[in-house]
Amino acid sequence: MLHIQNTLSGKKEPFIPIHKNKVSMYVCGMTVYDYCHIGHARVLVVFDIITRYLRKIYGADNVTYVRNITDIDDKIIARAIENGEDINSLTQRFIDAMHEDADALGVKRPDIEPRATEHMDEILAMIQTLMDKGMAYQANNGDVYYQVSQFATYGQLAKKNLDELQSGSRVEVEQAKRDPMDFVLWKMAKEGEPSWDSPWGKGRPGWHIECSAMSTQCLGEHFDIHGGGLDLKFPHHENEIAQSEGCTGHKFVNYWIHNGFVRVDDEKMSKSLGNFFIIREVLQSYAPEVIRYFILNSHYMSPLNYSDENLDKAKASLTTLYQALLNIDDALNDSLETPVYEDNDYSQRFFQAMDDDFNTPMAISVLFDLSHELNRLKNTDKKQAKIIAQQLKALAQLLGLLENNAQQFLQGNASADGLSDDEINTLIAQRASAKQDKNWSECDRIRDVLDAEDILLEDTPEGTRWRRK
RNA sequence: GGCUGGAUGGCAGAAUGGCUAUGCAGCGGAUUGCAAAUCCGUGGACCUCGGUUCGACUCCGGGUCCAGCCUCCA
Repeated sequence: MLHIQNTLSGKKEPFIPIHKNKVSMYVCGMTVYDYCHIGHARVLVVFDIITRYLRKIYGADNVTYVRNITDIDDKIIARAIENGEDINSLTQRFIDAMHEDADALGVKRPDIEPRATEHMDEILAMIQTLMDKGMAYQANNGDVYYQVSQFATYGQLAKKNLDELQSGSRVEVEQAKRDPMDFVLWKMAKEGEPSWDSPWGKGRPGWHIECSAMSTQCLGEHFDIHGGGLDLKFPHHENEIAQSEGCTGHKFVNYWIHNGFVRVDDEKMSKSLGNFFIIREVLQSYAPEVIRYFILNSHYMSPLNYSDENLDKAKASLTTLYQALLNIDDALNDSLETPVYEDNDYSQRFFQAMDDDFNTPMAISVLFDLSHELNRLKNTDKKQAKIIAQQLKALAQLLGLLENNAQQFLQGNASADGLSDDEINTLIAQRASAKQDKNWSECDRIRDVLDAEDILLEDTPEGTRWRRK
């Protein structure tokens, strides 16, 4: 049975959906004013495999995955002004870029991808409800604030109480607020800013309310899982709870899942620190699957240290797995439409690992065990080897790994200044004839030439094969 | 200051009250013209101090150090 570490309770709990065999999950997505970095890649990949696994358990059609897009906020406005660019063209540009990055990483699209600007009605209705209930007020600067003191359990997610928060607060307090912790629901538009009509004047939504409104709109007032990066736990998710439960008077979300940070030199990768690596830049040097493996080789809650060294290791590990699938996986691709997992020790251990709060490092270790088994069988029992290869691919597929053709992954793509596949094959052919003549020095010379181009040769009984380092 | 979480072998990274994680790198052997790949084998760890226990890396308590949150951030 699947267990999930629930941020709300701080405990690992058995996962029981609200509606039998139906799962609803909302994940906070991107604010689209810049390219996605590796931290974003982690959220994308982590919740991708969570969704894949939930679909495996509950059936593909019984999981609804919603990931929103924040397409209106202060930073977007600031960036648009900076670029001298229309807001809509800016956000659309980065939405497209995000989709490209996610697709490259093998992240499947969510079922619903709501945008804040397309849900103004729901946002306004929610603020109105909070006003009617006396949980929100319009301050004399025109902004509408949520009155945190009206929500008794505020701080339940972040495990904080109001006194601690106030005493430690370093933020400059907006004078108009009744209480420093109150947060904005509706922000008055300044001259020239994009705005929407509201009962309180022209303005735009605060950051937190959009997620309450969109999740409720897409999944209802009470749903199963809400996820996002750890940095959203407070205040964003805390505020979502306050807004949603303040409105409905009942439970909002049962399970909160937060993935850990990506670090650089033991420091959190973040936009404000400027120490972030853009996905598309990393993709210049590493195959997307290498990034995916790198992310999944740690538990989603652990800190993940970004470095070339660690990406190189991820690549080496992945190479080992693909090496096992060489010359065997071509015949398998058709059958992956309806994966067969085989009921044996391997799949049991794999599923046990995944059931234990999505323990992907342990699940991956099973893939290596399978690859060793496969290598042994390849020479002794071709039929059984095929079954194991099939299983390896089927299980890996749940992690979005080993979905490429082995030879294609290992040979990679020719770099602009590197040798083409044809040139490589020509040299290998020359070497083959030298080999027939037992001209070993010529053989070694050609191999060295290729090695200098980062092409690695492997002589096998079936002939010479090659891969790019 | 308050609150979270963490400290595992050369590196990355899991589990577990007594039994091999796994990967990368290393070493020995098989294989190979030599390599590579693969297979077989192998060395190497549990921050510190106490406590509980027949037995603790694993549970409890103190300490040290690290990261994060309390402010926009996935």
